[in-house]
Amino acid sequence: MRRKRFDVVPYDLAATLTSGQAFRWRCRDDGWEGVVQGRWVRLQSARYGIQAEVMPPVRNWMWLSDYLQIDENLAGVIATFPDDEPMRAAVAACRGLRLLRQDPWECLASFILSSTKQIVQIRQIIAVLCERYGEPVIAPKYCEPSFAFPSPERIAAAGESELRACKMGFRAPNLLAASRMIAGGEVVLPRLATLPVDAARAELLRLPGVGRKIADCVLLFACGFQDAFPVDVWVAKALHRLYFPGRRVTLEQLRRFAAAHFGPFAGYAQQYLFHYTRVHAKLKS
DNA sequence: TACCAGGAGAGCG
DNA sequence: CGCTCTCATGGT
Repeated sequence: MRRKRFDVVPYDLAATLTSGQAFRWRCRDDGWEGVVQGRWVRLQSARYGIQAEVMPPVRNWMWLSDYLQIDENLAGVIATFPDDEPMRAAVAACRGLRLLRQDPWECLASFILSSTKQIVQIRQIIAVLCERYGEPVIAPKYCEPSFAFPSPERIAAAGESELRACKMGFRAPNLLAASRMIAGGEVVLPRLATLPVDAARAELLRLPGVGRKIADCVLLFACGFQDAFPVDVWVAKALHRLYFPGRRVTLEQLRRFAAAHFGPFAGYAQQYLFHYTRVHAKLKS
C-alpha cells in the first residue's frame, strides 16, 4: 500500500463524493473507496486535508490530485459568488464542498444513465455495469473485487438487451449508440476541453440521450468548463424558490439568469445550490 | 399505493 | 415556440 498526504483545507470528502457528480464511491470504515483512472483508491479525511492510499506501483500522484482538484483555490472560487442571501446560506451549509475533475467518458456514460433516476439508483446501475463489463482492478485483499469503468469499445460490443439487463431501461439504446459513436471516433471526448465551450457543448449534443442538462454536466464535471451550469429538477426548484418566488419562469429563463448572475464559477455555485437544496429537503422530510 | 427521480426527444397546436 | 407524452425501473 502506498500513502500520500494532501494538504488541502477545507475539503468535505463526504459531500464532494456523494453530491451527485460521481457515483462510484463507497463509504467503509470512516473512509471512501473508489476507482480512478483504473486504479483502486481509498481516501480518508484528516485535519490537514486528505490521506490517500493506493496499490503499488505508483510513479506519481498527478492523476489523483487532478481528479480531486487539490490545487483549486476554493476561497478564491467562493469569493466570486454573488453576495446574496441564498448563496451565503449555501456556502455556510456546505463548507469544503468541491468539484472533481472526472474522466469524460465515465462522466458522460454515467449521466446518460442518470435521466429520471434517483442518485441511489444511478449508483446501482453503474455498479452492475462495471461488474459485468469493467476490467478487474487490483485492490487490497480485504476488499471485494472491484472494477474499472468499462470502455466505450466494451459497451459498444454489448447488445441492447444485455444492457437493459443492467436495469437501465430506456436509457440502454442511448448508451449503446453513444458508445458506438465514441468508439468509432465520431466524437472525440479528450478534444472537448480544448474547444470553446459552445463548440464543446455542440459536440456533446450530437450524442443520443444527451441534451442540454447532461451536456452541461460533462462540460462542468469532466471538461473543466467551470461556468457550465446544468439545470436539473433540483436546481430549477432552488432557483425558482430562491430567486423567482411565486413567478412563472421557463427553463431557458433560469439558464439565462444563471449565466448572468453567478459569475465565472457558476458551475461551482450550482453544485453548492444543488447539495444545499438536497440536504435541506432530506432534513425537512 | 401513488408519486417522483440530477431528461431527452418526438409530436402537437 | 411552448406544452405534453412516453420511455423503464425502483425508492420513498
